[in-house]
Amino acid sequence: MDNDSGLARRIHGAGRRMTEQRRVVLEVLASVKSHPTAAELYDMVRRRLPGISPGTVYRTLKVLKNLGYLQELDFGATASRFDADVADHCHVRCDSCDRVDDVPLAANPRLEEAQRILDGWKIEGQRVEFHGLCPECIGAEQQSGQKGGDGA
Amino acid sequence: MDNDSGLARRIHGAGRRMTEQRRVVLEVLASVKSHPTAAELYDMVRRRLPGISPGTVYRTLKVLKNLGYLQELDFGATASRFDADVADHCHVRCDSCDRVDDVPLAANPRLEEAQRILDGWKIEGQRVEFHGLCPECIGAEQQSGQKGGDGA
DNA sequence: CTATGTGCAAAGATTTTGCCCATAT
DNA sequence: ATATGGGCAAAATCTTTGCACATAG
Repeated sequence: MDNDSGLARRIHGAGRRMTEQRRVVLEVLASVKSHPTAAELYDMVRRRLPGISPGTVYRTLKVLKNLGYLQELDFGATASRFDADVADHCHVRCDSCDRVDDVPLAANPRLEEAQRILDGWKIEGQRVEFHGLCPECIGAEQQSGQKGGDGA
Repeated sequence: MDNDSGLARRIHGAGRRMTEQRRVVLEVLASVKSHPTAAELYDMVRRRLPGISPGTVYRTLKVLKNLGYLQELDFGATASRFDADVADHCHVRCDSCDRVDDVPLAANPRLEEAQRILDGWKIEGQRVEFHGLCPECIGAEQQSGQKGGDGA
């Protein structure tokens, strides 16, 4: 295809190799409108690359995500977090240390707007999560001169 | 212990028992401003109830969440999902079948607003996720007469 | 040629579940 | 008394990692 010309260039530019596995993973992900999990993606990719391993898919997804070629929903969440405050508010997650804080800002329900678009759905709520670097991690980064490449 | 009067009543009203484990889990969660994972919560709760088991904490969290006493961040995410579309858009997740669709609606960056509030943080982005019931699950629910109690 | 990536398999981490006993109601 | 919940431990998932070999550049 031709939509990987830029991809190959940028992967190379980032000091990474453009392998068939990576190209196919991205092609397959881009070809579906569902939002597959890594396991689902592994099954899909395996049809084209029977020998690929799950570990490669996970590693590839991480690489492509860091390069900005895809986004991970539920970003950074290896485990669910809980909040006894059920009032309408947002959260911030630190990309580096994974800490989660409250944001005293209503989710500003655009529920009606979404409901109008999502014909046939019954929308019950929404969640808004910001992400970035927390004060502590900003300090730590500046002191140790890290550039924030791969996150935590 | 009088701050659980309403809790006990409502848990009872939902046909559920008010046990010490459940009360302590909620009290501990409500007493911290962090947003602990189930494992972290288990450690905290264990200081007060040395005999509690992880399974109980997980089950309790699910019950309390269904009763609306707490919210789960990264809700319903047992596995990460990926999206090759990195443009600014939102997602909807079905509470019942876990399917995730795109919502052609910009996240409407209130990033500046959040950045103003979150002094010291460096906000990089945000994520907006709606949730509810998808058309298929609404149909299935009506046909089988389910009341949507515990979700899928 | 050499740094990087892959396959494989084992290890980690998180969450769920079955079974039997305990207990709230 | 009895339905519901808890403890325990095994299992099911999901994800990461070390190592030896393969390969893109």
